[in-house]
Amino acid sequence: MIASTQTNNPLGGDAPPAEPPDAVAYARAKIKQAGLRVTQPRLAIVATLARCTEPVGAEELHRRIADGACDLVTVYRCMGVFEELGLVRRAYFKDGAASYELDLGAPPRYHVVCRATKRVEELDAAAAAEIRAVLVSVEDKLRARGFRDVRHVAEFFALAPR
Amino acid sequence: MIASTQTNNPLGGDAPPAEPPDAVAYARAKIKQAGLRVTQPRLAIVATLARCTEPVGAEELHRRIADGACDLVTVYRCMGVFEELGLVRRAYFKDGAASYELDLGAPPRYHVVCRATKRVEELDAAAAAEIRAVLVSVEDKLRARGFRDVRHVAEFFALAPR
DNA sequence: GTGGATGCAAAGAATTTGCAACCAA
DNA sequence: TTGGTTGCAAATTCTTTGCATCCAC
Repeated sequence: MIASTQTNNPLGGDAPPAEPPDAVAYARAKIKQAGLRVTQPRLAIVATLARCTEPVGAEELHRRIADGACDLVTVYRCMGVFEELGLVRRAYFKDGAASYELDLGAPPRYHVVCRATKRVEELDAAAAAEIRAVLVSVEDKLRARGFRDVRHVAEFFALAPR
Repeated sequence: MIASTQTNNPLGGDAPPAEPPDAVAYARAKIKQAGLRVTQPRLAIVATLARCTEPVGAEELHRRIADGACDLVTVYRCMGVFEELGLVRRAYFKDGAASYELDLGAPPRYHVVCRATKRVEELDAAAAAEIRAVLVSVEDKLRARGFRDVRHVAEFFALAPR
């Protein structure tokens, strides 16, 4: 499902290259299926989000969207809608500001956030797998107790080397 | 200092009455040891925090402190100082607002937050131990890579039963 | 006595809400 | 056509900052 043809790794500036059409198609389906409308701003947001390699804040996401294709308020509103659709995940590391990332069905990822530089680094697959295994088992226990729609977040904070 | 002979259970359903004098003593030591001043507001804040069974937001913490013993701004400032001292931990579940809890050296706890009611429930010891084991091992790997002062957070979100 | 700490007011940042115009179905 | 969406402005909420006063050491 997730882009499998990406070869670049921009970050920092937005040096954006090819754009995974899969994400947009997936989103379009989810939105329609929910009886909501597929609009230009929504597509632009999803496409932009699909090009981000790490969670981004509303403000930054808005900045990255091609020339004012939509208002910041719309970004906030869409994030709310998309989150309910299970199309994006919201996290709260980096100060108290929310960060969003597309949820294309793949298992959640985990990150280390540098408290000094605010830089975010994704954990390697091995560590992620270990973490996921345990957290998912706990989620299952909660579901067994009647909790529904269970999700989790796990993040690490530290002072990065150098 | 603050009442030490409590027997009632005011406030939104917290069970515990008596107040652990240890927390205040521990805090007093940490503050002094850092060359900072042990003030009345700081003691009141720590004592209040010690009576909370779950993380509380700044606003609520302020509300719980015995009759305006200190200003809300002071609560914020103290949380900042205490966090640096490693005396409190800050978390960001419940919307984007920060929640704080005392850090008396005991291992961190984990919670399930109901997205509907915002109610927070602590996970049982067994689950917590499992989670802790894995996350600590990942922390160790990060330390081995040069990361310093590594910490983690892990929380679950769901719709509580009933 | 003196510098760190506090209170009060005001500033800031992040996110939400009101409402008329707009466009996807 | 028509109700979901959007934009712009204004309002909220949470948190931080400025500054004169105050108190812990």
